[in-house]
Amino acid sequence: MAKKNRQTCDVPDATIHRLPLYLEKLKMLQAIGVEDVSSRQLAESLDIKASQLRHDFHYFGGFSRPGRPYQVAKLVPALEKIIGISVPQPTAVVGAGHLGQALANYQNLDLQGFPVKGIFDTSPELIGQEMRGQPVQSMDELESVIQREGIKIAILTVPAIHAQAVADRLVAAGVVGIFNFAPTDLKVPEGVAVRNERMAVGIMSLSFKVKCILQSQDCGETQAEEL
Amino acid sequence: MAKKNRQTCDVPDATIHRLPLYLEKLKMLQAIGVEDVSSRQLAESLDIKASQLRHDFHYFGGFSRPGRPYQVAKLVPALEKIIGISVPQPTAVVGAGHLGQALANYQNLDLQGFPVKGIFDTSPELIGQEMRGQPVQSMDELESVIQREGIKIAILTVPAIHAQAVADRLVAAGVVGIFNFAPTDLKVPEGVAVRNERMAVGIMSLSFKVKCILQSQDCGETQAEEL
DNA sequence: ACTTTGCGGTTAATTAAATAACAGTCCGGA
DNA sequence: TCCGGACTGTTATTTAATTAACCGCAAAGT
Repeated sequence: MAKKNRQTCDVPDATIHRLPLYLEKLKMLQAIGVEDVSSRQLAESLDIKASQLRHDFHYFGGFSRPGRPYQVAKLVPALEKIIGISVPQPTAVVGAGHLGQALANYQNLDLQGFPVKGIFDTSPELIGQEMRGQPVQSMDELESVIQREGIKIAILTVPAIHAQAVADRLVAAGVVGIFNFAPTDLKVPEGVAVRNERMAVGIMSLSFKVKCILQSQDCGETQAEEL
Repeated sequence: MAKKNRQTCDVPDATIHRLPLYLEKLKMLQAIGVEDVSSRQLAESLDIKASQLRHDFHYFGGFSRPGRPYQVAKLVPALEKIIGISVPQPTAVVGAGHLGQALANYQNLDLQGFPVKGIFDTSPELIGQEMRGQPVQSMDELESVIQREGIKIAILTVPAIHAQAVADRLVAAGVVGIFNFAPTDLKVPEGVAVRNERMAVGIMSLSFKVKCILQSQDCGETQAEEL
């Protein structure tokens, strides 16, 4: 019992990042009426090893009666609870530029448990404009809306220069998780989680691989490209 | 010599993902006039260990005269070459919805070596509309533009249902790297790199950590929350 | 009732990544 | 000229993640 009671937080990042993939696939299976799924089936459809999937689930324990495959209908809510979206997480989008608009309009956010309860910007042209039925609000409203709606997660899409200042305000207002799209490292106090989504990193690592592919193709043709 | 000549492609993913961070920080240092930087300084500013940075660089070798710190002016182009952006990589954005627009307008793409040379969509309302000085083009033009511009990298922001079909066309037209924002796993032939940028994964793993933080705070207050 | 098959939980082995330790180079100053 | 300090490139060690192996259970068929 003491074992079970341990914090579920000392889980490897690699595992955490796979949980959403499991959930997504399971929801898809659920949608097409699949009731049971074995670790092998699920793993293969995600291009990972079954043992890894079971190992991941083992951190949380008890998803199936022993000897029987997983029941989709039980696994989905279990994962949702683990991830923290059994109850919808009200979310704020700060920065209503192109990216902010894209995210605010991204319907899946709602569907996946992150209803957008506030969109903020400084630009007078944007304030008042409607997105997904909600007006863009002035930054002046930031703190009051966060507190009124109990927002714990914010998506940050402001210019890099303002990112830190806005992050500070968010934290002060009670936000505990920041999904940062600004190309800046945020300094936040202990007890606040930041996830940086840096486009540049993504496209550059892709570029590296593309370069490798093209080079190996060249070598295949000319066999001995210089150095 | 044979050692040096080895493909630079058997480099751990973890290292590849750090290269853009190194480059970004170095460019920043360059901008403020810093000429030399030691592995320790650079590593500390990125919150990693100096030995890891040197270890990463060691895959590519020869960035400094031994015993002397790195010269920013030499390291920047060296990294750019490794990443594959010494020469700008013309890039296509396929799907001109909100996200596609955000990316097409994202000025940093150009600055970081990925000039957008084609924006495509199916929607008649969008076709012809200008973004960053370029008209959104019909999907009919896709293949011809890719070939004319020599585009090897494409950013995919179409709805999930169409993602695979579009990816197939891209590959057939000569694209070697796909930056996929659609929440779908793409099947591509050998010799094509895909990087999935899945927002849902990002925000859900953030949510997991937020949940953990909130729980531990609750425990701190009430000390013995049930179970 | 019994055996066979397939399943997940769990632990062990293997592989990969991060970190530390070391050897050799360069420069500045006594 | 020689020494001390700072630095990188490289190798060894430690740590973490992945993969494989095993065990006991449950259902289906005989």
